[in-house]
Amino acid sequence: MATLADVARRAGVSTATASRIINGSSKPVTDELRARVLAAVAELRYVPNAHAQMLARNNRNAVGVLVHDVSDPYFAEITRGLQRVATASGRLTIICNTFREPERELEYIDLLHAHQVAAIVVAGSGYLSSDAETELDERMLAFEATGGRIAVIGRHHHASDAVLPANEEGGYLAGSHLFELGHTSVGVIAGPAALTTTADRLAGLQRSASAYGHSLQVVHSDFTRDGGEAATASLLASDPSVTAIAALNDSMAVGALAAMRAAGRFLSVIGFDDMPIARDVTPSLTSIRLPLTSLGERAMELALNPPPPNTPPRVETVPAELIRRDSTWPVAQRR
Amino acid sequence: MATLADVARRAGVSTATASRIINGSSKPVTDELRARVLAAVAELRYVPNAHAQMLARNNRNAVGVLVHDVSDPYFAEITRGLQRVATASGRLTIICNTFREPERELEYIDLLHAHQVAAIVVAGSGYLSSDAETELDERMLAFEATGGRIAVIGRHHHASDAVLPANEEGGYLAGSHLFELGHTSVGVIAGPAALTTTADRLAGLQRSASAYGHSLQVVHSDFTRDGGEAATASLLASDPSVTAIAALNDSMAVGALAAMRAAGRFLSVIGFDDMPIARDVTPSLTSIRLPLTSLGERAMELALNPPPPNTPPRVETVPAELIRRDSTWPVAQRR
DNA sequence: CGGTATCAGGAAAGCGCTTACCTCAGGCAA
DNA sequence: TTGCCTGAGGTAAGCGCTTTCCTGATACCG
Repeated sequence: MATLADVARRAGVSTATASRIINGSSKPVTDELRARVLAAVAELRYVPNAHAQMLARNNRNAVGVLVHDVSDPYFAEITRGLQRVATASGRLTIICNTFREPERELEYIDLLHAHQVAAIVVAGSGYLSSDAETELDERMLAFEATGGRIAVIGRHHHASDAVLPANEEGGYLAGSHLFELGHTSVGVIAGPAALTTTADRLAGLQRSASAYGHSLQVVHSDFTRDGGEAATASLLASDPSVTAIAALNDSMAVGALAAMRAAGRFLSVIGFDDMPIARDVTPSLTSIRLPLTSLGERAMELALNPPPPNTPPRVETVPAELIRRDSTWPVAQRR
Repeated sequence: MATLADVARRAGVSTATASRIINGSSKPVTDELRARVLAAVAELRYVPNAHAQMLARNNRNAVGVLVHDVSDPYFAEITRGLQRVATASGRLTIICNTFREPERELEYIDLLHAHQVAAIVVAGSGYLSSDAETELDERMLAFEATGGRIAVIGRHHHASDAVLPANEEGGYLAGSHLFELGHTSVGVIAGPAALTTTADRLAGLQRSASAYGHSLQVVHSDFTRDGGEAATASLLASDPSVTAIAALNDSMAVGALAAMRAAGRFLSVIGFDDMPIARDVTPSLTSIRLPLTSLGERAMELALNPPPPNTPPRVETVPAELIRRDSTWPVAQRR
């Protein structure tokens, strides 16, 4: 492995000069030496050791991102936004999949801390139980104490800059949409009860139910296509009066569609997040749109641009919007 | 930022002892000191500086992955496999999105090289033109010269361990399936012509066309849903005799379905890759399955376990398989 | 009791860089 | 000519760790 010293030796200069030339330092150097050094770099295929640079420069340039799973379209969209901003400011993004295991989250926070990242963006949902979050909070504080920045997406225990999707409002929009269509018996297929995302979306749905004077049948399952399928199947089996289903994300909604095809019963379904696939399933999915990519962008901006000192954390909310498609219709209308 | 020296000072020991205790070295240490050091670690919330460790230990523990875009389901699946194996062997995975820009690929290879990763897995398709690949090859050689390992997925110019999806065979299966159903005028919506993936799948399709004595209408576009939609629209408009469409990946196939809905004409469609969504669109998509996750696993295994020295690169092929669903039917049968 | 093996712990030499500071020449004004 | 800048380059001190080698103390042997 060629080192700076090798390059310097080959070019017949000191490592200081070589370093300055390679990094384009402002210190003036004669063209003669510059050429010799660059030639040596090329001949030796020299690539600087990033770790040595980090150590010597003591600046942080990478950023870390904690997501449940990048291959989940929800996080894929968010990550796209995060990366766009990070890359635009010349930073390497390290993506970590936590798979919603609190253990792994802790590990990754420490790992990113150890790697001296400039900032960490936590994109996964928070947990309701503060037990699970306390330890996480500690680690984050330790990270921040060393000058690291943290931004979270969604409701978390940790007090830092945050971008909050309007989950409650979105739930309210979803419920209201169904009730306006005349549905009175609505089933909800929800994600894990422990997540704040689930809780908030559900709360919005409950609020609309109260407003319209109806009640909800809630079944919890995984935030996945298969989770949605299973939850829908059980709902269909247990309560024949349900005429509409609100899914707390689009993956579950897609599963609901599959369960209904299997059962030969077709109820109105509304999803949540408005994933790209929503318009391509049949019927195309009515959903609550969250601008996920820009949400990611915003979170990374907050993370990279610290607020003035001694200011409270900044909290921004991004709005939810109803996107009507073909999967919801008036209750009177048979399909 | 607490350093090892701070911990050592606080515990009243040398940094050597502190380091040994923290890393669980085999060197014996009295319980007394051990307790003091661990207490200091906890009080100071000490997290070792990973860069300093890398430098001092001179071992490589992270691995890098180059993909076109993790949020593309094709790469998301592969990445899942790559990560599973990397994580199982205790390695951090650094995912880099190249967005198919050769420039960015070069940059990332160097960046990963600089970060002293143990291995790089290149998961994106290769390019047909060797111009584009020559420079890449150089950088890879430079990386390998320093002891780094490389494995590629798909056909690339670089001579390293490789996992090859059976693209040609899959193309042949797809074409044969359509011709067996009696189609004689088949349109192909293909990805960018510069990619080896496109070329290979197309070659298989051509082989089947020759075998059955038919010809193909090929339209190139992006490997995306919208690319597929556009290509299909133009195919539909330009050649009314086409009765079946072969898409070179599932995203394009989904776009084809959309274009057909828009045009009110429903032709048989076969996809490629068998993404999870294939079974959830309507009609459910006949596709060529590639075991993407295990393909990723295999590639990472090759990358992490070097072959015996002076052996030719290992090349493994993973088979393609036809998955019949509802989007293809005999030509005689009207829909 | 001297000599040696054993053991816990520390001193210090790097790992590959960056950069503050120093040196040495040459150029200028007085 | 002397004195002093200025510019080009080198010297060397770290950055935060790991690890080799060394030290000093204790235990054990004949």
